[in-house]
Amino acid sequence: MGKNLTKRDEDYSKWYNELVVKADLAENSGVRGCMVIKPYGFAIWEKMQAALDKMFKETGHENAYFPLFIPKSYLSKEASHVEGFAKECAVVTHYRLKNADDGSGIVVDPEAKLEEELIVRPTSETIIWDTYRKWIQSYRDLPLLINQWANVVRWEMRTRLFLRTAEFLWQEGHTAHATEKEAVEEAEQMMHVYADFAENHMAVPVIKGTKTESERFAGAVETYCIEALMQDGKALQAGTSHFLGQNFAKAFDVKFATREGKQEYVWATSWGVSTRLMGALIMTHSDDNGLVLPPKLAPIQVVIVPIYKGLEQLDAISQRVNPLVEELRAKGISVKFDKRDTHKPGFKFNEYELKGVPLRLAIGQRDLDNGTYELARRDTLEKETVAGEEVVGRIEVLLADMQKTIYDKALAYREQHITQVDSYDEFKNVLEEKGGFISAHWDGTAETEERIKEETKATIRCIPIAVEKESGSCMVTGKPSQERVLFAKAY
RNA sequence: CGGGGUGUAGCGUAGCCCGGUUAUCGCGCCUGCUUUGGGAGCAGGAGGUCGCAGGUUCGAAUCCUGCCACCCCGACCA
Repeated sequence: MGKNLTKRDEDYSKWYNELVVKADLAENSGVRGCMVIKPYGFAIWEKMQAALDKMFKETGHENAYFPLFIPKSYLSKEASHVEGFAKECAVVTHYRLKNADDGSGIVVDPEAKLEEELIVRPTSETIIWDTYRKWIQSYRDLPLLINQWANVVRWEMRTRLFLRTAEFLWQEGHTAHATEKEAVEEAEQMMHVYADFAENHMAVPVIKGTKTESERFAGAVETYCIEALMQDGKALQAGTSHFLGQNFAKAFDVKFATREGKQEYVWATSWGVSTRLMGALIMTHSDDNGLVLPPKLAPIQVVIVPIYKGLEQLDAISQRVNPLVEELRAKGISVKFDKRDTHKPGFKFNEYELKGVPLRLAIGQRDLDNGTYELARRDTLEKETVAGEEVVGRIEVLLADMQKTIYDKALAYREQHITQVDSYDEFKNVLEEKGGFISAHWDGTAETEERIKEETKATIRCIPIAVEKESGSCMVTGKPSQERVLFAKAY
């Protein structure tokens, strides 16, 4: 039957789509731009959610839930915010259906037109800040540190499984602070939390930075972001954290009484990551045999495949395997013992590779005789024979090692794909031939940024935080520049 | 919304230009036997509004008109 997946160098886009579908993560729903996340895919999302939620709580945040519908008038209160989102909103105009007079079926009842249309939230700043006005009176009410897990809708022209769907799941944090300094620190902190999650749980190396003005979130004063590099050399924005200044406080009239008794507007942040992270996870680690999952996020960490003829042999294998399953579970390792007799072992091997299960333990008559197991790791596809008494320890070692190995591999790839250039010709050449991030000088103007985007399709992914400032001259205009910025083609 | 492409069984497809038996093939599915250490073999079987609606014709998957959906490239974007 051959390979499961097309070779990525032929068409990365097709490769990605097939991988998502065949690894049983998600599929197109048939509803415009929306996707069905299947149980296996959702199990990964749940693990991501749990780890993120824990990190949010450790940094003092609480969860709450706000409405799906936002009155149209709310959205227009912050000028740049409405400008950014107006073009991609789903709008509820009616609240009732009826049978058509001519019997042709169900139609929208024109009598049931809403006085004011409701917007299906593309993000929740407006409705949340309208609520915060009622919750905040005094400096004693601050800071207000709230997160919401929700779905949002953005009517994008073109959609793609996990990377850009019309409806997507995410979390959005919305905080209010008494001082500018505290709000900036919050926004920066959340960027670090996201980077920590990406690198230590997803094993996806990211670059922390700030966005240029034109790439900034609609309504933000500063946007912090984490940028990841995919295997085809394109960048993916994996998470953003915004310092919103007093823009929303002013738009929604959220003031508080200071210690001194003065009325002041509060300072705000918002930050979010979405199911797009699943896309980052898939495109960072996967190979042509399928998904490769970091052990920390794998719904199944170890799969045990028995190789047997007849029920008698299966019983003998089960007797050996059952205590092992218990022992591994007691250590918090998720194990699946796949006893199905409807599929052959070879089929199962391929199936679990496609699904990215980190470790596979095979046991047959040979192992029963020798007291061994065959242990195979997904990232390198290496197999080894392990003695029964050593297998638990070996599994623990390999799980930890795989988490590190796939991170190191992704990091090495990224480091090889950050190219420093000093001329525009070189820039275009590297972009075409090699891809990846390009570190270059830029004069700081939106005009030059726009020109580069039009001519090359590359955008400034971020102004990185962790690098030394270095003065130079813009590769396009030759004007002075204080620091290098990172360009790339992006998803 | 512009440019291009595709809609035939759960999935992938042949047939369409040049209308004519019962719509092709593979995967998958069901039954039986044999198999089981890397996607099993053989035999038999089930499964179809040919995207939708009109039109032309003795006759339409095939020709014409309209519509819809999806994919790719732009514009837009987490």
